[in-house]
Amino acid sequence: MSLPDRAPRYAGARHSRRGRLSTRMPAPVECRAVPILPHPTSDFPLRMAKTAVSPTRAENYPEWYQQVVKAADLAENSDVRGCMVIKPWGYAIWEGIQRGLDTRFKETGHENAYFPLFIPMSFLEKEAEHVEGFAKECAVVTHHRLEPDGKGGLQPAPSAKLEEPLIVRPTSETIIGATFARWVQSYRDLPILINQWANVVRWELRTRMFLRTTEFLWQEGHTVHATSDEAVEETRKMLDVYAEFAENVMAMPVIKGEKTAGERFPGAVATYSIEAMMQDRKALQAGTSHFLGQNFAKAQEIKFQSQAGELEFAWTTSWGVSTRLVGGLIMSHADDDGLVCPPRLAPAHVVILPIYKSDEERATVLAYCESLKAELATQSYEGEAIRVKLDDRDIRGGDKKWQWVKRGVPIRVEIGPRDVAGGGAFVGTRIGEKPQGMDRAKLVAEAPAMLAQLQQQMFDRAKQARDDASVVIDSLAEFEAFFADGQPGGLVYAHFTDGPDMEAKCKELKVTPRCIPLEPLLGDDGPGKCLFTGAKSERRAVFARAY
RNA sequence: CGGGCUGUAGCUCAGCUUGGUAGAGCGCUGCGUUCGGGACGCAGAGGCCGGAGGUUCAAAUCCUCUCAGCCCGACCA
Repeated sequence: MSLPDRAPRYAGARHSRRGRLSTRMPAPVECRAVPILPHPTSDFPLRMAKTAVSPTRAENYPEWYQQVVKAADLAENSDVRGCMVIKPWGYAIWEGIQRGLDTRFKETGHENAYFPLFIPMSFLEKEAEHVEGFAKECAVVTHHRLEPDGKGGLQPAPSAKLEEPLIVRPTSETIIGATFARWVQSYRDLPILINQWANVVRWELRTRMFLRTTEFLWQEGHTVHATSDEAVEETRKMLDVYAEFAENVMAMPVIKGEKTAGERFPGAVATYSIEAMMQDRKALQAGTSHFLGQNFAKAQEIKFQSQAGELEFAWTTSWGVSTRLVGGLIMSHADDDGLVCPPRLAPAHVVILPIYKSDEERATVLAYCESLKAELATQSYEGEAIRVKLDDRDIRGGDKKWQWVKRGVPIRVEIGPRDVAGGGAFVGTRIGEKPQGMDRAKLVAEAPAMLAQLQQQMFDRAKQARDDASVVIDSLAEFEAFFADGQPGGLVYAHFTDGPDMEAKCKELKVTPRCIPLEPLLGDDGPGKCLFTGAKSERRAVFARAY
């Protein structure tokens, strides 16, 4: 209708950032220096700049993480215990991850399919280790109908009890394996290269947004091969796909490696993972790829007749990444002002924020913004049109700007009457230098390069932080000192023997062997002596506290 | 499942020890002043104080039971 409602409106002050936080924040003395990535945009140490997220990383890292999830509008807790609602901005990031990976899966010959959410309980029982690993955390469906309980509520109808309970998939090896058993008869049917995008449920006791929730979204690849070599190759190939994606798209440096026996997927012969280091120097397993050998094939009778006419068990693999990657993204890049999106994954590359006072100004500024938006969208970045968002919502300018900072949009462009008059734009990047005025044509021309530079900066920054926190250690005393309470921690490369001695010591120090790197990363990769037993050791493993 | 703790307005909480039918800040709505900015003033909407029972003339406040959630541990993408 009339325009008044388009004019900026104003609400009360917003000083209070207290609340429960304040009581949970550690007292100053306890604020031992948690080493955090340098934050190029902060004015520290001249004055304590006001941060958009509180507490800061240094003050209380776990709480900071939660606040970033909230501030960036990524997700919120739901009415269901342990389950989260992924909000549009968070889901858009997940969609970006899906898109990037899905393309790569297709390029490596995989096809998507979909398997049931429910798995007959008996299926899980077939592979002994698998049962062991998952039985404790399964949601079980026992009835198929509700009825009034006579007290105004509902109850599962006793008459509708299932003969065999169904479990909600914690992972789908069993049901997919059973299906594959039907699909595979001849060596000519192989390989089978399938992926599914799905939700899974693991009834974890403690949950954290994105990092560990009861229900989560993921992708699980399942393949069947005629030979062990081929299956191993597939396992490693998909690990490479994950690593390439993590580093190039998410700007998250990762270490590719094999898991020790204790960390292996239940039922796998070998598990490989990509491990990333978060800003609090804890490791995050960001993706896994399993060589399942013939374990599942035998349990589920995935057999084929070979070229020679012999009946053989097939070799299978499985591999997956989950919405946990979003958590990794946050903890790799976010700062005390909220999320920082790597451009290749950012739901919006550029956000345009119009600034005006009167309706008259609004008209001219908006027209200018619209044309700038269109012009920017003609530019391409990474083979696609630059994603531009024009935020014309009727809320306070400062508020609006900070919302986008907190959401981590790589480039912000503020357009006011002065810019319109001078053919310019006021441009700020999420990390890097202070915002500055810029010629409009220059902005359009340089936008792709700016995005590319931000992407690179983010990777370099994360890698630098990881490398700075990585050490080679050759004595148990040093190892213990490194992980002693109050120490900052990090990634330790050390010789080891997989076994009870190592596991006991790690447990004591709350450390885990993250993986045995496939490639020497700190140069020193020769044989040595196990820290825990003194035995001869061929390889080093990476040890760290982990999520 | 052990050990701590919390349930009061949309959010974060105060009030409870010393019972007398409900408060703050933010958010929200309206008007105004501001504004290249996370501003301010005024006015307003919004709660049967987790649930059930008990004590009492009177319960958010005391007692009992119950439900739910959080944190710390053991387990995990």
